[in-house]
Amino acid sequence: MDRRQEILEAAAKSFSLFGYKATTMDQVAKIANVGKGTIYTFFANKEELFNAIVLQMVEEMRVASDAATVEGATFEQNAHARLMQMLKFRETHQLYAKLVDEGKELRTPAVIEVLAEIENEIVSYIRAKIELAIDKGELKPCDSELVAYLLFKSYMALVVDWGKTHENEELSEERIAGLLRSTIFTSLLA
Amino acid sequence: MDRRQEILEAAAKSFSLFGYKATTMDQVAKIANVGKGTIYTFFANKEELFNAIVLQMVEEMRVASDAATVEGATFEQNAHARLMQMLKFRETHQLYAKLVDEGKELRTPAVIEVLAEIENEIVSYIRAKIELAIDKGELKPCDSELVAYLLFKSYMALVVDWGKTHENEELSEERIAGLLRSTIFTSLLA
DNA sequence: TTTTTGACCATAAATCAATTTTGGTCATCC
DNA sequence: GGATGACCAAAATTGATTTATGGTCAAAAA
Repeated sequence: MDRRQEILEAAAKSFSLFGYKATTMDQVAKIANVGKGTIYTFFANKEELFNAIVLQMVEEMRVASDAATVEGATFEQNAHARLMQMLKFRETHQLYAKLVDEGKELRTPAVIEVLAEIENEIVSYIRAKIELAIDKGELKPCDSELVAYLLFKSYMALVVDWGKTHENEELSEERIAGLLRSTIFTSLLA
Repeated sequence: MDRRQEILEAAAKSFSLFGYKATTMDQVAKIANVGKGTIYTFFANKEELFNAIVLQMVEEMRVASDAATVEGATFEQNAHARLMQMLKFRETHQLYAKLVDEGKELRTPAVIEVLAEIENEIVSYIRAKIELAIDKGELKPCDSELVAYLLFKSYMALVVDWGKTHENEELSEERIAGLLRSTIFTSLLA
């Protein structure tokens, strides 16, 4: 059996179940059926092990997001589907949800750091899609970095933040799509 | 001398200097040259006193924002000027800045609550301006509640959040204005 | 030799009792 | 009869003590 793989699986399970802070290296070793020292032959420290797990998750999320795209659909349709998919992943995926919670409640620095990296990753991903669409002539040239950032922040605001200030009155997906169609998306078209 | 006014001024000073939690009623009484009991003849408790101070500040901010508008300028120009003014107020005004910091660092519930109310107030203010512009035929009809929310969140993202993930690389006001002109603002025009 | 291991250590975190502070009250005083 | 500050219960702080944890390394296993 691949010891490194065993450790990764054990760590993924523990981080997903208990979060970063409440996961101890002893615990990971026990779950992986491995001596604690063994972990340190593969990963320099707890944080590196954590980063490896999160990297896996980001890859999963990229796959899930790509799977939400429809060949031949407009940029708007696919961008919407992908962003909604990633935000759903954010609150559905056990590890991601746990980390968001831990970042907010405990403010574990390693978690806050990693969450920021994930968001950077998402924005870069969106940006790449925008540049692709520009190259295909579907969108007109724009400040892709800022537009990607604005799109991500807009979706976060409408899907995640809105509910926090407007007691349990979540915005319907159609209302969100309608708003963004009539503001940002339309003006991006070539 | 108006005792109520003395108390308000003392409280404003103390909240601005030390924040909500670190301001004690004894301290306010001392600054106001008043017995502690006197405060409670005007304000039911510390939180109500706090709310009164914050209400004053919101009014100040509204005045400052209105002062940033230019008669005869376009909706976009005035909206931009007003939003930038409010965000500047947010980090310039001693009390507001203190509260933002205390909300983030100490998570004092009363402070978090009040910050949410302030943001609601700002969004309502923006919304009213949008509806005015629609009535004047300058903007086409839209979901003013959501558009106001989106505008506020976009400015917060670009002015406040961006700097946090992009080390001290603050966005230039021109780049922000350019982005929003070419996305949201243009599509709102009648 | 090379890899794995868990007892071991320094440090960080959790506990908890004692102490101090603070929001709010109310009998007294001016 | 409005203002006051000594007073109180409850909450927060402190600090000494205990416990838990990340990381190491000499020794065992492979």
